[in-house]
Amino acid sequence: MAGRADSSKTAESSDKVSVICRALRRAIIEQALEPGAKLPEDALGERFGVSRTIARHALGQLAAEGLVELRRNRIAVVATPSWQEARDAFDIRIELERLVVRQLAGKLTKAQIAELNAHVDAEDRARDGTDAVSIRLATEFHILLAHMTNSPILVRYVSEVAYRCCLTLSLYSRPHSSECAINEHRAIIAALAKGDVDKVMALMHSHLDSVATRALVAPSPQRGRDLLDILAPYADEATGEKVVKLTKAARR
Amino acid sequence: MAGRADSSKTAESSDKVSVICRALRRAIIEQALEPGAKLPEDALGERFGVSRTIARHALGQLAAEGLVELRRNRIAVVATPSWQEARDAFDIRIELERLVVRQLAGKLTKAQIAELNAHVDAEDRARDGTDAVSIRLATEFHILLAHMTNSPILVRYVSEVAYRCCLTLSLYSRPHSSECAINEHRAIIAALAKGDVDKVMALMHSHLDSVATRALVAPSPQRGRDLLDILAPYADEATGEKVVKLTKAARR
DNA sequence: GTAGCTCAAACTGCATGCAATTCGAGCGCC
DNA sequence: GGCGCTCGAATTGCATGCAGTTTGAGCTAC
Repeated sequence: MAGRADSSKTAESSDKVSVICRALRRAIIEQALEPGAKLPEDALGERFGVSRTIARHALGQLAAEGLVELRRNRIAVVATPSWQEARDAFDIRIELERLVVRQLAGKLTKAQIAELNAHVDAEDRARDGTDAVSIRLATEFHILLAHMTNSPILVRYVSEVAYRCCLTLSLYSRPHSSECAINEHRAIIAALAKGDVDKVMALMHSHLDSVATRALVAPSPQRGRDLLDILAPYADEATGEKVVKLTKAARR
Repeated sequence: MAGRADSSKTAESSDKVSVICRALRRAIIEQALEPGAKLPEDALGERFGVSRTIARHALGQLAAEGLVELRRNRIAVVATPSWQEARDAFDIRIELERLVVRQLAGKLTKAQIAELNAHVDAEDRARDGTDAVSIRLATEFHILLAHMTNSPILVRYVSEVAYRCCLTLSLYSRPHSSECAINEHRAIIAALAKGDVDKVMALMHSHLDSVATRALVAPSPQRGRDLLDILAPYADEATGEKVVKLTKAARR
């Protein structure tokens, strides 16, 4: 483990761009910006005190991470992953995080274990707060683990895919229940400290899998990608007043 | 498998930027641009008939993929992964590609199997050509597999990490031997067609692992990240004429 | 001949400006 | 009242320009 460089930032070019990226990333995963929210370059630039050029660059980076959708000549929007993409993201995440804990099991210092425990404590305290903050903290626990591998590539991929999953959670799982997740985090820390590779990998697997299935109970066409898809089943009953109202409300 | 969108391009915003990205990506993995090669924005812009703004944006994307290193106020250079980063990339790649074949085993259409075989045939024909082309084709085989999962996220990650590994190969393994790889590819196709999940996962694992170990035989300080490191052992013998010549030659 | 210094050229960081495209409010038609 | 159309405002795509930083070639001193 010794001898590994600590080059924390993988890309994140210049300061101004990365500041905007971080801010937007956080806003997105805390649901301050919902999926589908518009992100005009002008507005971003003005808000962060930079030119459009920089805001544009930041949007490009976030698009590369899958948090933002960029279509030519159109306003950038916060990504709205489909149900299938969400499931794929979780599948990938499971494999990546199993790799993380495999590398980490039995190799954590006491200081690192303390840091992990402190983080989970913070998660615990945040249970009273908003769901958004709980979700963010839970996600950051996983990213913290990834950091401890000292593998910049792994950190990047785990972060990215975790953020994507975060986005999904905010889309598909309305009543988020993070209580159980906290206990699962504690169990993972314990198994890591004990150095039981197989057990910690299994724990991580089931943890993530249960988060995924809690969220993605069913293909859930509600809240799906496209309004038209949502309304398709109603189309048969034609001109129902409710349907019309819905389109108007949603269009705004 | 049905019902999955075919949205091939994940980010790759506007045309001009993505054209440059693709060109550079290919140049890098074919070693036309060696690790460490300078990539000035002006020159790129001029070469591709666009402004610096666009070239810059493209470099940003490639940096996000890990193919390019971007340091503030400095000329962008083709990334030079450390040995440890290379090993990490392969570890991640193994997990991701095991996931690919797990999803694919027994689910490929005849047309897809034919496509895969055709690709391997192309690899076979390319054995006479340059190493660079062989490496590229071998890499593209894996990306082709990823595409068949119809999972854009998986495609993106596999592509990225495969390109990174390509870069590594060009750094650390001078005499590339791709002959065996071709047979391994054929074996994987066969196992996929047969639908033997466990076998194909094991095959993919050993295939990638052997590629990695063939390349990364030892931490190999030669050809490493920094000239100074390479020369350190020679420093003791002081003022040897040879050493001086080396520095001059490399500096150009 | 070597080491250190200086300064101009090269390059990046960023903002601004213009053309092309999209968006959406308002208007006429059914 | 609802639907489609049209045109101005909003927005993106991209190039260019200016300021600050790095680079390295040439010069000087030893």
